Amino acid sequence: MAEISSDVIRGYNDIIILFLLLNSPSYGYEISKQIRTMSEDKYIIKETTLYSAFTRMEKNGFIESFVDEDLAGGKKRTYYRITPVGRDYYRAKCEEWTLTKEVIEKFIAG
Amino acid sequence: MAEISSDVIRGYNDIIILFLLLNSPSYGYEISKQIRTMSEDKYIIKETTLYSAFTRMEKNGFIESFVDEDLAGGKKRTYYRITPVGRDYYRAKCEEWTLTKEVIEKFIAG
DNA sequence: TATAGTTACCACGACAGACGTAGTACGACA
DNA sequence: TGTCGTACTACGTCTGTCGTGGTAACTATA
Repeated sequence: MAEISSDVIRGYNDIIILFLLLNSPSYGYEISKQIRTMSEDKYIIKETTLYSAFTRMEKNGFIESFVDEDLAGGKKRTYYRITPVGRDYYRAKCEEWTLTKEVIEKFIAG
Repeated sequence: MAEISSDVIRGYNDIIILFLLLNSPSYGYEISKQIRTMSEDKYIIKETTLYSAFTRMEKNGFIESFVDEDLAGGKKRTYYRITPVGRDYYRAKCEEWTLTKEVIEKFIAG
């Protein structure tokens, strides 16, 4: 079976992550599992890709982080929440996707 | 209007170019114009992107070049021809596109 | 008791495709 | 004379992805 290459997905990791934050905050490990489940194991995001996307998107103001320090065993977990700016960015990217898809499909045979 | 970003198209320039070589050899300037026309001005490939794609794909064995030295005014023009390996690569990338599109659309709202 | 697996991250550096800037050179046209 | 179109090329920068490796606590299995 064909596999999804990083060059192909590049630029979409941001909107995949933002989609999963639309309804409620979440954290890295959970998002990673959701991507895997929702894509039916077709796309498994690399941990480094995911966490560097968090850092970048927080810097860009698309998401905000907060830490849950009260987990069992004294563990911490960093949650991310989408901002209004992030929602705008997500919407714009969805429109861009529609346009891009139309363009690319002109060059796809069959 | 939304514009196509480089990150989004990244990884597809190769198949866009290969598509335009499927039926006959062509050269940089012509391919650049064809992309623009076929996409109805929605995607205008950068010259540096196009010519570096030629170099890379020739190195990978997807295309072969030959020079037409008999143009008016003593000018030269470098043509590119798709190889059987390039055709296989193109086909594989089209399949990958179908899969990728399905995955991404699970994360697109509306 | 040992050890492998799951959860939940982070740091560092490398890589490759896309792009910005700039330059070459010829012909046509105003 | 100067701009536009044709047809490239060189050089360096940027950025998202990924490989490698590390930390640390709990949980199931042998």
